[in-house]
Amino acid sequence: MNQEKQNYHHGDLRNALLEAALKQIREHGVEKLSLRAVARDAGVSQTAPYRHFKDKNQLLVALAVEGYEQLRDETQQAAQTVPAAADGMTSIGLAYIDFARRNPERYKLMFGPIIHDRQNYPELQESGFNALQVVINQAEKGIATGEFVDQQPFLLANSCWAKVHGIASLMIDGFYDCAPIPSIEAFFRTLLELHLRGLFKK
Amino acid sequence: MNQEKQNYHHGDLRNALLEAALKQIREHGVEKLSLRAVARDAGVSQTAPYRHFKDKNQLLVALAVEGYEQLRDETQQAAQTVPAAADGMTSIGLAYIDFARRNPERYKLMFGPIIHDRQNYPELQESGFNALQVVINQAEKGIATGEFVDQQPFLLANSCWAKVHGIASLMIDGFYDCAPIPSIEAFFRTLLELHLRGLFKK
DNA sequence: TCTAAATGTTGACACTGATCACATGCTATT
DNA sequence: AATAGCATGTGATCAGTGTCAACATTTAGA
Repeated sequence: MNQEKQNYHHGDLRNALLEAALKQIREHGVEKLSLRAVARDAGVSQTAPYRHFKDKNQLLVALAVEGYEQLRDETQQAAQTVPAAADGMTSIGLAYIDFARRNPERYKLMFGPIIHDRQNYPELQESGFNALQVVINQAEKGIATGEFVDQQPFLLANSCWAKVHGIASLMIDGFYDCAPIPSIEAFFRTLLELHLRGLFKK
Repeated sequence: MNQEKQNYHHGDLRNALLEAALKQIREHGVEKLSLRAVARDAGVSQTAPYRHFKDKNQLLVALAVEGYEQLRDETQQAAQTVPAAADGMTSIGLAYIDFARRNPERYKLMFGPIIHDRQNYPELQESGFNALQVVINQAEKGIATGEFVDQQPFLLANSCWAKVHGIASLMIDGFYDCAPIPSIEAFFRTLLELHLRGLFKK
């Protein structure tokens, strides 16, 4: 299957298309992704992608699912490097934000309103929940060690998730670009610590 | 200017286009907004909008700016109804989330990756910061009354903002739709209180 | 009043997502 | 080994889109 010459059959077009699409959104932004451009980039006719994806939306879904899996892996690894549950949660948060920073376009795809009818794609919901599960586990750990308040893990996890997602979104949208922030990393870390400690005095 | 018959000149086409666009995104979602459909809806030729907006993106920007102003007004009003700073912050958060709930498509437009080159539109940044200013003011108030920790108001405000924005985004994206949540309002309120108190025990 | 600017129209171009019938090459059964 | 069937890729085509240039009409200011 590894001849130099182009065969009529590509061999692994599905993956080639996903890679090409990823390259395209990195270079030109996710909102201007064109299925035809993806096909061109993969060196294939404009209708070939339809043999592997029902429509453009389904290609985007596949790309988002990949992203959720990657996000889950990276946050999971971040959690494992730290013993204390609270520090692990911060570590997860920083890894999450770092993922968003390194993959802004894919992040937009995962959480933005680009994919239509999300509820029609169970694999999307599932991989999203798998990523959330890392945070839920960490919340459970923190509750078990007595570090966190005795609330439902799902609730604590959503609190953390919403916070880091909000930070990541605002960052990507450029809300922090022209703000008076000396070190963006320190800024993020402070925001996360603030989330653990709360806003109330004492 | 109020004849029944259609004049050659519309009279207030700019506003009519904005209204039509708002109606369109409410009905069909912001990502499928078509400038031509907007023009049709306003009863005008497909290129007429270009006399009032440089391109489609600029119409979206105008729509987003309107949204930021509305969001600022509603949160400001919510803050004024409550005496204590902390309660006011919760009130702001709930108003923010409520705005997102009532105007999901516009919210996507304001914070999602639909508008290109946000940094090229100073009025967008400005109206966004004006909306944030409400939260900064409330943070200052809370610091002054001694309710909140003695940190920079900008930092506290961003902490709150990120949290509610995260909640609103995840809600709109349907992340809470199939979660085991009895009352969504209570869920939001708990998340906001958790943000004030922090996750740490005691 | 006359002219210039503002506003709306027509027709066109290049591009997109999608579908159709058709061509090609792989693979499994005989 | 031959071939039938199927998965995969192609070309032509359609409707819809953003945008532009050239033209038409109305309004407003000298």
